[in-house]
Amino acid sequence: MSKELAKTYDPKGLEDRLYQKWLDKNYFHAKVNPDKKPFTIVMPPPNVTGQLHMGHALDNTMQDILIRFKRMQGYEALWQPGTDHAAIATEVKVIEMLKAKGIDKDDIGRDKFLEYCWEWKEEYGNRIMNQLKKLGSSADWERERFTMDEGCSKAVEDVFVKLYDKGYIYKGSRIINWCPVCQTSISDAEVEHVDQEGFFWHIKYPIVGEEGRFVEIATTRPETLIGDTAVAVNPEDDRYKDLIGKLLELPLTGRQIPVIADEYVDKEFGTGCVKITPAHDPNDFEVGKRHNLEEICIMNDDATMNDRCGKYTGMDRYEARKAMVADLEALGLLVKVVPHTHNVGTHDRCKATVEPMIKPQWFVKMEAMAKPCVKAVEDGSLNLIPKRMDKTYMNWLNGIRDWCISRQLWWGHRIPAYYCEDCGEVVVQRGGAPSACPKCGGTHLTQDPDTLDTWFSSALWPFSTLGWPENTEDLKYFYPTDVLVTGYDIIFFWVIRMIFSGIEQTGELPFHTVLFHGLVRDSEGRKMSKSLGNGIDPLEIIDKYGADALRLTLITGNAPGNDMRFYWERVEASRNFANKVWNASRFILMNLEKAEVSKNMDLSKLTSADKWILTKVNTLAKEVTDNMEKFELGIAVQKVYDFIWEEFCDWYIEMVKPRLYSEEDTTKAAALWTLKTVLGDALKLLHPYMPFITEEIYCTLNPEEESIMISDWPVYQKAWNTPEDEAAVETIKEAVRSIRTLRTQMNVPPSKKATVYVVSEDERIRGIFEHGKLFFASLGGASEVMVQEDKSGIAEDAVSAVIPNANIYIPFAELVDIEKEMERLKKEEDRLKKEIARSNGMLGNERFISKAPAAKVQEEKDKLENYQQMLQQVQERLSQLHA
RNA sequence: GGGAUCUUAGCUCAGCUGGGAGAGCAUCUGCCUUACAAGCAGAGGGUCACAGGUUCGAGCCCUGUAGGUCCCACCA
Repeated sequence: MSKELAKTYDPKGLEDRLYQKWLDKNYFHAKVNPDKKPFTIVMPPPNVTGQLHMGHALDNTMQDILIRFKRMQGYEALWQPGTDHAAIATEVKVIEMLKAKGIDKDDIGRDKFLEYCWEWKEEYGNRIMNQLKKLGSSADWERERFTMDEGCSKAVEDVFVKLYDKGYIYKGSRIINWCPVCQTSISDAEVEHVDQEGFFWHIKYPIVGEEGRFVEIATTRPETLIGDTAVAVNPEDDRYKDLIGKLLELPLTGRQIPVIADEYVDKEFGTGCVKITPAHDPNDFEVGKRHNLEEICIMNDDATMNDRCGKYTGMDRYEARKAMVADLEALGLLVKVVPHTHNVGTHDRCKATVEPMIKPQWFVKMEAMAKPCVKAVEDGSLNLIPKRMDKTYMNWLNGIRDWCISRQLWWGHRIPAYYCEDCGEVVVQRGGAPSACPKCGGTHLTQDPDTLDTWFSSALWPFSTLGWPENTEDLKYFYPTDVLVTGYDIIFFWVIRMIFSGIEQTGELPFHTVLFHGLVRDSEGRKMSKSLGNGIDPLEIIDKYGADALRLTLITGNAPGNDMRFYWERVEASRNFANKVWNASRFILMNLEKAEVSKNMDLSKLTSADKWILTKVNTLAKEVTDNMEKFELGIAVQKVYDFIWEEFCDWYIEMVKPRLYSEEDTTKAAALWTLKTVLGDALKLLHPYMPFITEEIYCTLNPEEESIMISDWPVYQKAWNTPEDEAAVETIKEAVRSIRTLRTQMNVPPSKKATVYVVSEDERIRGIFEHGKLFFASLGGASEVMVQEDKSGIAEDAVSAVIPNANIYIPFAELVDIEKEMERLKKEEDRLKKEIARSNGMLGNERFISKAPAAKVQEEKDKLENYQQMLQQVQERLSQLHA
């Protein structure tokens, strides 16, 4: 800030300059320090393909707030950043990019393709990190990692081999979710179930040897008929009991399939007869296993019909459906078609309808590893915020199925399994292919072509980034980490997988708290998405309003785990607050320039108002700290906001103006000292939320200090004021409010000055009103304020105002509307009566008193007494006016 | 089908273990008062979805109803 201070706060330029300063000073870097306690957060690694969006902005703002807070509290705060290779997401992008160049993935081969991927990563991997810096993120960039860098890859291989040796990883031919567009298997978590309008086709299967008798089945997928290997009925279904064991003729194929009995069939649903296609339906697969049915795969990887489908071969699955239904109809086997809405699994990334297929894939056995995850939440060692996430978490774990981890992709960690071409032996080991087969000695070994699910490596993120599997100093010091901040939408993908991986690999929970946030939606509550074009670019907001305004907007008015809607108006409100802070500081700095503030303040010179605001900011420090420790970031900053705007600016600064403007005021130095002290503390409390503006002001306010980032977090110490000080300030506040009310009622035009007499024997009150002219001028209207020492001579031609304790008088002649005043007093009386009745009821209750803290009861009692007194006075006033 | 969650001012939402109905924006009134018009002072506006229950006292706890959102789930 220069001497000529800008009238409005302009974050442009300032933010980049300060960020560079922090980098230069190396404030973000954390290292092993035995004198300090560590506090660690690992950043959820954004995809290398990524572009900063609102979700990142929210997620990283929350983390930065916690890290800056802990750093100021004296912790060695590490925020570990990095990026994720995002297997499928990146591969799809690279394929697209190549396609635009006329290059096909399969033509160039694996190695060349991976070269392109790495190029892509080099080009775009840093983009999002640089965007995070614009937000003010104080991550330790020196430690930036990548899920496919050497160390992380080593960790992945290590975990894979360990789990394989333990029998937790196995390869098996099972039914998996196949994406025909991406041409890879996907895990259950990647399948999104979507309601789709479809039909129920009722089809007749002739019974062998019983001319004219049929079994009627109902299916939503007639094209899978060719893969049918049975028809199932419920064993208790009397309608079909006689059919069990009989053979049916499978239409269009000439094959014969049996009727079997299985509990899985619901008698009430459909016709009660279910076609069983083990190769293309997960349930049917299970039924098939129970009855030893053949599994007939009828589709190619791109979901066209394969060569087992006769005339339908080569058709797309939907084309085949049409053709087969037509053929069945021609054969007279189609009974009816009923509209039916059903749930279809789609790939969450490309939205293609998933095709269940039987394929050899790698799986992680989940049952044993899920158990300690459940226990961690049950015994409280793992804390999910908000609490309701517990249920979601438990439900998933209790019904968990094995995790399909192999992907038919090239970009990712290749599975460290090697097959001997001579004897078929499988070798799983670290450090590349074995030179010879341990079983037959053959030297022709090939590596499994598949790569791992991208979440396999991110599951290790909290410890792989710290050097695991080596037992590094960093790992010993910073692990386990403290808090994980992430969106609730990846609890299954990532959070749970980190938890069981952490427990399994390191024997410890990777973090003790998970702080979930919601989605940032548009102003109509829709998800922000590229296809809708309703996304708002955080960088655009930063450019227009500053990073501080964006951060404040994202953090306020929102409870943990709840979605929020984005409104430009809210950013404006945040920007306005930044401006308010700026101007209050500008005012204080202007006054400080005129007079020197001594470091050794004579505390006896502090007035009631000074002590009052000092106590307030002190209490604020405690409240903010408490809320931040409970991760109530929004509540904490709301308190700072209210304090700065309402208490500090609207009351305290207005109150001290007369003292500052007076040349001979003996308490001027105290006022300046208090302004500086309170502003300093308030800035510190605000700093985690609004790092840039607070740094700029703080350093101007305290030129001898290097940065607010490394200043000490304010701690609650003591109350500065006495109850009398507090009472004096409250009295004045009430008195001023009364004067405002009266002025409004009197409808005094701005040009006309009203005279207000303040009569008080209380020095504290007189002190504050001494230069009351200025005081009131700033509060609207230009009132003259006279301070009198005794009330004789005033009372006769003045009317006592609403707060009798304060002895505020306004000449009777200026009270133009007595009717209005009467009405108001009556209302006031009613309110007080109600209040007293309520308080009486409450205080008369033994149970309330017995369980309530004594201080609270006393407070209520005092309040009641006060009200009763006031009521009495109001009544007196009323009778006076009547007379 | 199971579960979670929401319903509070015109709009978007806070309201932590039951004890004075709140904020921002919007609206209206009056103010360019020497930090700030991105501001100041004030005003209006709510049966806290509905119906019961527990309690001296319910936005908050319990039961039910209606509507919305989301997650999970194999109903062919």
